[in-house]
Amino acid sequence: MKKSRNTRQRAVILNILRKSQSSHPTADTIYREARKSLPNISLGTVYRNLNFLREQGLVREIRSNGSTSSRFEGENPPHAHFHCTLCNSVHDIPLPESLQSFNWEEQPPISTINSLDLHVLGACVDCGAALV
Amino acid sequence: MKKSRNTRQRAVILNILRKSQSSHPTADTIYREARKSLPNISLGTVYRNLNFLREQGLVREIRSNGSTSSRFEGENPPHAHFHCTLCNSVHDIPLPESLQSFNWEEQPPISTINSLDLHVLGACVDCGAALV
DNA sequence: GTAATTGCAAAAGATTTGCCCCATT
DNA sequence: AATGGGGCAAATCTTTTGCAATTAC
Repeated sequence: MKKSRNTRQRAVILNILRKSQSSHPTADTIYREARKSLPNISLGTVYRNLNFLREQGLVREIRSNGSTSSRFEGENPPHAHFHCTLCNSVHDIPLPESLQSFNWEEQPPISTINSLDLHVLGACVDCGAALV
Repeated sequence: MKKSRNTRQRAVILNILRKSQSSHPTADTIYREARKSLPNISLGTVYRNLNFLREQGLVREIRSNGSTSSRFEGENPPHAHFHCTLCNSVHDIPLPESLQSFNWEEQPPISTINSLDLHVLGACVDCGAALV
C-alpha cells in the first residue's frame, strides 16, 4: 500500500460520498458540497482525491450512457443502477442474483473478471406518471 | 419522423459502423476511417451524424468505465460488453438470458425500461496469459 | 525535515455549436 | 429554389497536470 496522508480535504470528500446514500454526485457537485466546509478547496483536488479513493477501492466511479460526466458513490454492496432518462436521476437497484452466480470465465474471450456494471435506462415512476 | 437527407458523409459513417463487427470504434477512429474515402470530412460532421444515427436507433453509443471516450457500434441483437482493462479492447458477449426475462418493472422506482447496458470488466485470455 | 498534497491556472481531451456555403431534394 | 447538412474554427465541458507553497507525518 503506497504512502498517503490524511488530509482534511480527502476526509471531507470521502465523507460526502459516504453520506450520499444514493444521490450519485458528479465531481462538480462534490466540489460545491465540499466548499461549504472548505471554501478554498479546488476542483483539481476533488478530482485527484476521487481518483485516489477509487484506486483504494473506497469509492466507485459510474460512467454510463445516461450522463455526460462521471458520477461517484461510496463503496457499498454490489448493486445495479437505474437511470431515469427523463429526470436524469440515478437509483440503486438490486443486482439480479443470476448475474452474480453467472460463470463469466467460461465465456470467451474472458479470462478473469473484476467488476460488473449493469445500467438500466428508462422512466422512473414519477416521470412515468407525469407522462399520462 | 423528421426530415433528413441522404448525404455521402452519413452513408459512409453508417457503413463504417455496419462493417465494424466488433471493433467498437470511437468517434475519432471513425473520423480517420471516413477520411479515407472523404478526405475533407470534419470531426464535427462525424459527431453530428453519430448523434443523428443514434437518435434514429441505427447506431448505439457505448459509454462506460473502461474508456474515456464514447464508442459506437451498428445496431445488432442485444448483447453485453466485455472490456479488457489491460489491452483496452471491447468484445461483444451474449447477454445472459436471465437479464432479458427479468421483470424490471416491478423493481421500484422503475416504471418502464428502454435499454439494458451490461459491462463486464476484467482481463481477456490473451492478457491473462501474458500475466503468467 | 521530508515528501505528500494542496490551490491555482493552464493544458489537454472530448464533444458541441455558430456561421456561411454547398448539395440534396 | 428551398433548406438540410457540411466544413471550419471557436466555444464548451470535463478531467488532468505542472508548479510553487503548504502541511501532515
